[in-house]
Amino acid sequence: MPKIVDHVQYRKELLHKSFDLFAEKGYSVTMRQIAQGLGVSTGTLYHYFPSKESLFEQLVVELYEQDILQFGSEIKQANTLSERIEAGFQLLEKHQDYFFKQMMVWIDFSQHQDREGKEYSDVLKQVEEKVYTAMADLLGIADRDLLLFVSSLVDGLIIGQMYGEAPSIARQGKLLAKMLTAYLEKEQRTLN
Amino acid sequence: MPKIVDHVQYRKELLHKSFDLFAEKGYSVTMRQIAQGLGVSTGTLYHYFPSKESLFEQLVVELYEQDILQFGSEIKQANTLSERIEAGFQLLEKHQDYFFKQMMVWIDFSQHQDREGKEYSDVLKQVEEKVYTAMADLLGIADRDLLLFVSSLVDGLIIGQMYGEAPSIARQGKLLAKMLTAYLEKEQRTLN
Amino acid sequence: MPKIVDHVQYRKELLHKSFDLFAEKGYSVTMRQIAQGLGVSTGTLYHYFPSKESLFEQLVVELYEQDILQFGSEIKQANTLSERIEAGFQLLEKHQDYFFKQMMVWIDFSQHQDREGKEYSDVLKQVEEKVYTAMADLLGIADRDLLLFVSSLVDGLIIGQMYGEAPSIARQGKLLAKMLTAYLEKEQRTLN
Amino acid sequence: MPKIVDHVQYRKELLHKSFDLFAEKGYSVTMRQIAQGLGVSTGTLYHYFPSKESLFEQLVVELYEQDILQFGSEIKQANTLSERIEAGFQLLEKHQDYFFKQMMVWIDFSQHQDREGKEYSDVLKQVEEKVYTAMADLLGIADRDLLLFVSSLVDGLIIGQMYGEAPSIARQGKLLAKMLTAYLEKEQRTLN
DNA sequence: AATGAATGAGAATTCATTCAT
DNA sequence: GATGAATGAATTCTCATTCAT
Repeated sequence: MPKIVDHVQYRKELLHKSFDLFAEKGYSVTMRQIAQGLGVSTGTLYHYFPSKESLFEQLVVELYEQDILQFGSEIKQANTLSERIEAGFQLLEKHQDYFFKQMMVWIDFSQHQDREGKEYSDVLKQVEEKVYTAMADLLGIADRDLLLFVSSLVDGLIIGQMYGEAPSIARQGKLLAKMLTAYLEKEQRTLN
Repeated sequence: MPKIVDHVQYRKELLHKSFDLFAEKGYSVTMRQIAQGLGVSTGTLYHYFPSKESLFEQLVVELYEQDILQFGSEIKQANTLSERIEAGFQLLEKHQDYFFKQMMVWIDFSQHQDREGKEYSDVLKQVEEKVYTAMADLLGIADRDLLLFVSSLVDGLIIGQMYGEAPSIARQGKLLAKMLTAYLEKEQRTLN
Repeated sequence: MPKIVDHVQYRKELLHKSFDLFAEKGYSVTMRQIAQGLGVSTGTLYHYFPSKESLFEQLVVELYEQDILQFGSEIKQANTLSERIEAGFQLLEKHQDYFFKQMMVWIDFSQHQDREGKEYSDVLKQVEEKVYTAMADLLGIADRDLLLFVSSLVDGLIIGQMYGEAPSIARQGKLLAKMLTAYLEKEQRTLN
Repeated sequence: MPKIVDHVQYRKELLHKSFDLFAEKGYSVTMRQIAQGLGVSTGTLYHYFPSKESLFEQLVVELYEQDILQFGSEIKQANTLSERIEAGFQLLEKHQDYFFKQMMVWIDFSQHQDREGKEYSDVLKQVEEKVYTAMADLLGIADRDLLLFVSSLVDGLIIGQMYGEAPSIARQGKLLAKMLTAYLEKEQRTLN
């Protein structure tokens, strides 16, 4: 009788465990280091993932799907746009380390794909689309430009941690909320 | 007398030529590839740069110093804050490929340093400070939060190119200009 | 189950096989040459030894431990000090090539460590202490100065092979035996 | 008019200056390091010495010729064999660092030659012969074996510095003097 | 005479992947 | 299913020597 193992389940477990390793070392962690970190042999790693690339890709997908869920449950409690934005940015600040790592992993992956001459991964495109849709939905912003504005600001703030001092993300959220309010009010007046 | 070569000048030349290589392959270009790309031997490369790290660092410095000058000459012609922001974002859009590459190079370097356990490079800190000061100066924005807001948005938009479709940076500039105007007007009213 | 290999055993085997290579070329044999000489790949070599330095160090330890055993079994048969010294020097002469190589390996290693700014290796210190203790024990000499005298002479004779003509080590042993005898007799008389 | 330079003289000067560099790093100092240390260019170095090997060889010759002179002037003042030996060993101890370096340089060179498959250098043989003759002359020892005995002991004591603690060379000299005296007296008695 | 830029072969070491067990 | 030994090409960096100036 073979060991009873839920292949799919075990794969996910390995994936989650490997996040920190990738976050810490980027795409350049060696398969040996990952194997060691997971407490399995390299052989086993290759048994579950056909290649390092595949492992990395699956990891990215996992991460973002999980995030969308987290943000959803956190933001939905707020009612006005301002409140939602502030709530979102607070969450962002709370886990800024994590989001930073995650973004770096994403960038690492994109760059790596790019360098291999590979097309921008379909899998990534889907993840990205989901994130975008979720944002629109959660913040209740339909305007594409506005959405891009907010998400760019978020990306920029996350990236900002790279430069020495960590910026106050929550304060930036409040600033954004005020600006948006002022902007939308003015637009409203103009239309009338 | 030795072969006549302006060491400093030639070094800069090599630096500029190597940008595309780093942009394309990231920090993982090999010294051999760089040497080949520059049409010199690896030995020569090491004659001018003590290590790959040093070469990379010097490259980053060069790039940003050059950029600050470019932005300076472009923006100073505009008068109002709105015009300046729009001018800046137009320049950003015009060379978005270049800025994207540049940011990726910066990120690559930071991550690499980080993984080596090295402190965030002093040289980089200086460059960063210069960029920040230049921004404050050119846009005439003194408020630290507002400055961070703008620069984060810019970073986010640049990074945004990573996701498939290139966003319209210029349009985002206009949006920012409007939002800022609305925000500042409202703040003004509030104070009175 | 993995390939069945006794890691420890195989490591020792590789070690012994590599002696001639180090003896012949000194610390400057390349890892490639060693790998080739051992009939394994460089990768495998690094699988067993984390670095060239480590390989070298382990080799030195192996060598001297082996030697102490050899000398022990050879000398213990003799009874008087004179006989023991002569027996020891005969063994020395018999394998003078080997001992020369070995000393060169030791010197090479020490110098190499020194140049790297490393402390005189603890491992080496231990080996050295063992050798010294073994000598004192085998020859039955307790006086530290006398022991140093004999061991220095031995070192000098071994080194002497470097200069063209190989000296007659056995004859020097006899000379030492005579001198020691004369010296000890005289000391004895003086004390009375 | 060319610079007036005594080629031979300048060569010697360079040679002496380069000793410390070789002593510190062994044969593996790079020609660049030497050039830098001497305050000349690599080109100039090659102008005076056809190769690294030649430079090294000439250095060894210089060193030993100088030493012979030093020992000569120091020892000649003593009259009896015992006194001469003690004087010699005192000098040895006084400059033990220097003699250690010097021996290491010699060994390095010999090994290097050996590995290149080159014959034991004629130049070295001559130096060696000179040293030997000088020793015989200074100590007034004609017996070849006895001479070898003393010189081996010296070599061994010098090498001994490699092992951690520096031995008391002077004390060993006294011991040697006593042993020699006892031995020679006994021989004398035997002959009568 | 003197310079130092240029070379390129070769060094130690790493790493994704395979495969016999 | 699981293991980890084995691979070898590729990486960064070094260095004696040459040669145009």
